[in-house]
Amino acid sequence: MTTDQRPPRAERYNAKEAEPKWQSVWSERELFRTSNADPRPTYYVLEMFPYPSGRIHMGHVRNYAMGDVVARYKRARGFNVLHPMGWDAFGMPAENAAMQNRVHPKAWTYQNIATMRSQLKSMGLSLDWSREIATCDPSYYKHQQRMFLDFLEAGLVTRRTAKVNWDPVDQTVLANEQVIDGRGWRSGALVEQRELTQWFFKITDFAQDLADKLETLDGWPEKVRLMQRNWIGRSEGLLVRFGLLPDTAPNRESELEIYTTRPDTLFGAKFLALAPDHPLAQAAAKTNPELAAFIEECKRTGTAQEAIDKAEKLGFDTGIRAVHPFDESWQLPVYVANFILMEYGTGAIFGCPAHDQRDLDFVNKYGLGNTVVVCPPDVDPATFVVTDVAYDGEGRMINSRFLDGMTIAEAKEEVARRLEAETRNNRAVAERKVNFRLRDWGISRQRYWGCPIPVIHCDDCGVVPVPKEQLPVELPEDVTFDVPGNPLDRHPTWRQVACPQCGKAARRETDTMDTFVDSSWYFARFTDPALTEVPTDREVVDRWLPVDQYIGGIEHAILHLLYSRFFTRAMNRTGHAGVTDGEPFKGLFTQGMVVHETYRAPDGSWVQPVDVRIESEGGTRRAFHVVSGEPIEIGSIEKMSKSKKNTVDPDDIIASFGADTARWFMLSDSPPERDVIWTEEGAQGAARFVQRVWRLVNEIAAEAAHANGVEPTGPIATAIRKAAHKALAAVEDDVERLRFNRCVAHIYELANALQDLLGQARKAGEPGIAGAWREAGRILIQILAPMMPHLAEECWDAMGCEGLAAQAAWPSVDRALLVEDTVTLPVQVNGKKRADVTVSRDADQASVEAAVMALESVQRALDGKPPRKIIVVPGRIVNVVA
RNA sequence: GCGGACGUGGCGAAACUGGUAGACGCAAGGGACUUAAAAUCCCUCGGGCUUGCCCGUGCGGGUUCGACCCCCGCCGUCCGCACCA
Repeated sequence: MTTDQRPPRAERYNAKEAEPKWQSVWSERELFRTSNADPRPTYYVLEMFPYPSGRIHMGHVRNYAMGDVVARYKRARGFNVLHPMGWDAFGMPAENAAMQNRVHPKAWTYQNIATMRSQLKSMGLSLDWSREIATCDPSYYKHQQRMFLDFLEAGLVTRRTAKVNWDPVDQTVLANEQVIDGRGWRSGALVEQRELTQWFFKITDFAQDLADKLETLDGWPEKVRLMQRNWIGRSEGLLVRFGLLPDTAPNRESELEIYTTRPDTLFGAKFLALAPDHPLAQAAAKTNPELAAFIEECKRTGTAQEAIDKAEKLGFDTGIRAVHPFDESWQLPVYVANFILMEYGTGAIFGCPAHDQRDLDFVNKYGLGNTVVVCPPDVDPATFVVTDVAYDGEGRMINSRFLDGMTIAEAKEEVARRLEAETRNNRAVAERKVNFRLRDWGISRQRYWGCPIPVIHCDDCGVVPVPKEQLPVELPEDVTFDVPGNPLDRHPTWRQVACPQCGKAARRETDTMDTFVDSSWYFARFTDPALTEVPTDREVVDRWLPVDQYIGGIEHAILHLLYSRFFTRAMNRTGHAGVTDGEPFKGLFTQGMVVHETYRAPDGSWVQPVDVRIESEGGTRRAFHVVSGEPIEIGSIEKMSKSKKNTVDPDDIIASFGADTARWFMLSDSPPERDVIWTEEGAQGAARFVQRVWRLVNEIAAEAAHANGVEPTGPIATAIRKAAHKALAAVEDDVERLRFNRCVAHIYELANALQDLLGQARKAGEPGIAGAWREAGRILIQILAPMMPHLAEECWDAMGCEGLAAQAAWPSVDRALLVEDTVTLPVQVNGKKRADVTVSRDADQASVEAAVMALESVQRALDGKPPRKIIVVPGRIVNVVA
C-alpha cells in the first residue's frame, strides 16, 4: 500500500498507537490503584493467578479479559474494586528448566515473570500492579512459614509416617488429589506407594464443615460443589465391634471393629474381611506362612488404577471366627481380602453379598452363599433371589428376624439402637460414626523450589519449630541440579544449624511445601501485601474477604479450591483472618478453554496455525502451508497445546489486531463457561467491529456537535434514546450474570440500530436530535468500555467527553424509555402463528379479542368456526382456540 | 459401574426460566463502488412446495390453549469419580 492511498488518520482506529498511549495514561494517573482506606463498598474480583511458565497463552487472555470486564464494570458502578495480580511462582518446571538448561530456578522464574508481566500489561487490564506478589519471594513465604508454625501450635499440623504416593519420575510425594488414574498429575508416571515421614495439614478436622458449607455456596457452579461433595465423601454408618472366638484369634484377641453404612443387612452377613495391612491380619500372618504370602501378593497388585480395574476379588481365610452380634451361636469366617482399604473406616467390613456387588463377587468365588434380606417393592419375597447382580435398591426387610417388614431406614435405626444399648467389656457393641473419604493433606515435597518447612530436627529435642523471629527460612541459592532428588539434601552447609532449644548441632528439615500451599492464601495476602511482620491485617483482610468473584479453570475444582477453603478456616482459628463461614470465595466462575483446529502436514507432523493458509470456496475449506504450499490436513478442534502445535500466541494477536480485538473475540460467540474456538475469521470479525465502532462514534460525534439546547423529544430522537437505554439495561443485566457473549450481542445490536438511525436522522432533520446522539454515543462507549477499554478512551476523546472513560460513572437506565406505548403481539390460532396485532400497552382483554377477530388471516385460519376460547397473555401473545 | 452436564441452521450460538425458534456473530452466495484488489455499503441465507401454506430444536410418547423449556422412556456426546464398605 502506498502512502497516498492510506485513508486519513481519523478514519482508521490505530490500536497499535492508541493502546500503549491509554495504558500509560491509566498508569500515570494510578487509576487502578486500590486504597484500603477508601470508604466506598468493596468489591474483590480475582482471577486465578498464573504459574510463570514463560509466556501467557490464550487461556490467560480469556480468563483475565473476563475478570477485567467485571472489575471495570464494578468500578464504574461506584465500588472500591480490588483487582490484583501475582505469580504462583514455585514449582517443578523451574527445576526441570534448571536441570535441562543449567539456569537457576530463581533466575528462570523471574525472567518469565518479567516477560509475562509485560504481556499482561499489553492487554490493558485494570490491575493494581502495586500489590503484585510472587510466592517464591521470601517476603511472601516468610508469612507462609509463620502460619505453618501457628497451625502447628493450634494442632492443625501433624507429622507421621504414612503410606504416600511417590512419583518416581519427579522423585517426590504427591497428595491424593494429585494422583490421577494412578499417575502423577504432572509427570504422568505410575505412582508407587512408599512409607515416609511426612507433614500433614489436618484438613479432615474441618471435613464436616467443608461439606456443610458447600450447601451455602450458591455463588458456585453446582458442578464444582458436587465434585467437592463427592471428594469429601461423607457417609453415615455404624461402627460394630464383633466378638471373636479367642481360640481362633492371634493373641486371643476378643474383638474386631468393622464399619458399615448398611447395618440393616446384618442378618445377610456371610463373612468378615480385613484389609491386608490390618493389624489383625498382620498378627495372624506371623503364624501362617500361606496367609503372609497372600498379603505380600496383595501388596504387589498395588493400588494403581489399572491393577484395581483388572484385579478380581481375592481373599484368604484366616481361620479366625467371629460371632454375630445378634446371635451368639452364629459364627462368621474372617477373611483377608484384597479389596478392603486400611485407610477407610476401620479397615474391616462385614460382607452382605446379596446387597453389595463386591461381596457377592467374593462369596461366589469362595462358595460362602448368600441370603437376601431386602426385598424390592412389588416382588414376592418367596421368589426373590440374587445370583450375579446384588440388589442395592429400596425395599422391606425379610429373613431378618425382628427387622422383618421394616424399611431400610427403619432397620438401620433399629440395629443401631439395639447395639448401642448392648455392652461388652463395658463398651457399647456399636456406635454411630460419620466417615469421610477425605484424607489429611500431605504437604511435604522433596524439592528445592518451594517454601521451606520451618522446623529443625534435633537428636535430643526431636522436632523443634524455627523461632518465629528467625523467619524466613530462606532457600540457599548455591545449589546444583546435576542429579535427581532434592538439592537441599546435598547442600554442604544449609541443613546444618544449631538446635534452637539446646544449642547442639541439628539439621534443618529439607522438605519444602506442596506448591498448593502457596496458592491457598494469596488472595488474603493481596489485601495488604506490604505488611512485613504479619501475614495479614485482620481488619483489612476481613473487609475484603470473601472474594466476591473468583474466575478460573474447572481443573482447580477440587485441589486449589478445597485447600483454600481449609486455609481460611485455619487462618480463622489462628487469628490471621475472621472470614465469615471460613469461605474464601463467595462467587466462583469456571471458564471454558480456548480451543483451535489442528493441522497436519502430509508427513504427519503437526503444523502451527500461523503456518497455515485457509482457502474457502462454496463452503469447503482447504488448507495449505504458507511457505511450501503443500496441502495441509485440517484436523479436530482441541485444547491449545504445545504438543499439537495448535496454539496462537497472544503477542502475535495483540501485535496484529490489538488487545481490544483479542479481548472482544474472547468474550463473544461462546458462553463463558463453554469452550471457545479461536478462529482467524472470528478475530478478523472482531477487528472489523473495532473499526466500525470508531467510524460510527465519529459520525455520532459530528451529529452531537450541533447540540443547541433543544430537548430531544422527536420520534427519531426518542428512537435513538430507546435503542441506547435498551442496550444499556440488557448489558447491565448480562454483565452481572457474567454472560459476556450476550453483552457482545447487545452491543452489536445497538451499533446496528444507531447506524440505521443515523441514515434516517440525516433525511429527517429533526430538531433537538443532537442531544440524543450525545447521550447514545456516551452509552455506546460506556457499555463497551469494560470489554474494549482502549477503543473506549479513544472514542470518549472523539466525543469530547470530560475525563476518562475508565473513570466515568455508569449511566443510569431511564426505565420510562423501555416501556412501549403500543405492543405488537403474535397471534396464534390453535398454537400456530397466523398474524401480528398491534394494540395499546394497557389494552383490555375485550379490545384485544376484538382486534384479533377482525384480522382476515385469523378468520381464514378459523375457517368460519367460532372461537372456543381466546387466551391473551398481556404483552406476550394471543392464542385463539377453535 | 456411580454421578453430572449437554444435544437447536453450514459453524459459534440466542430464545427474558411455558408464549413469534434461530437474536448477534462467522462462513457462504448475489449486487454496488473500483482499471483491479483491499476496505466499505446493500440484498439473500433452516428445509420443502402450489407464495401462503406444510415440516423443523437427537428419537418416541405425555401434560398444556401453547413445549427447545415440564414429565416418562430411549439414543448419542462430553466431563467428573471410581474396590470408600
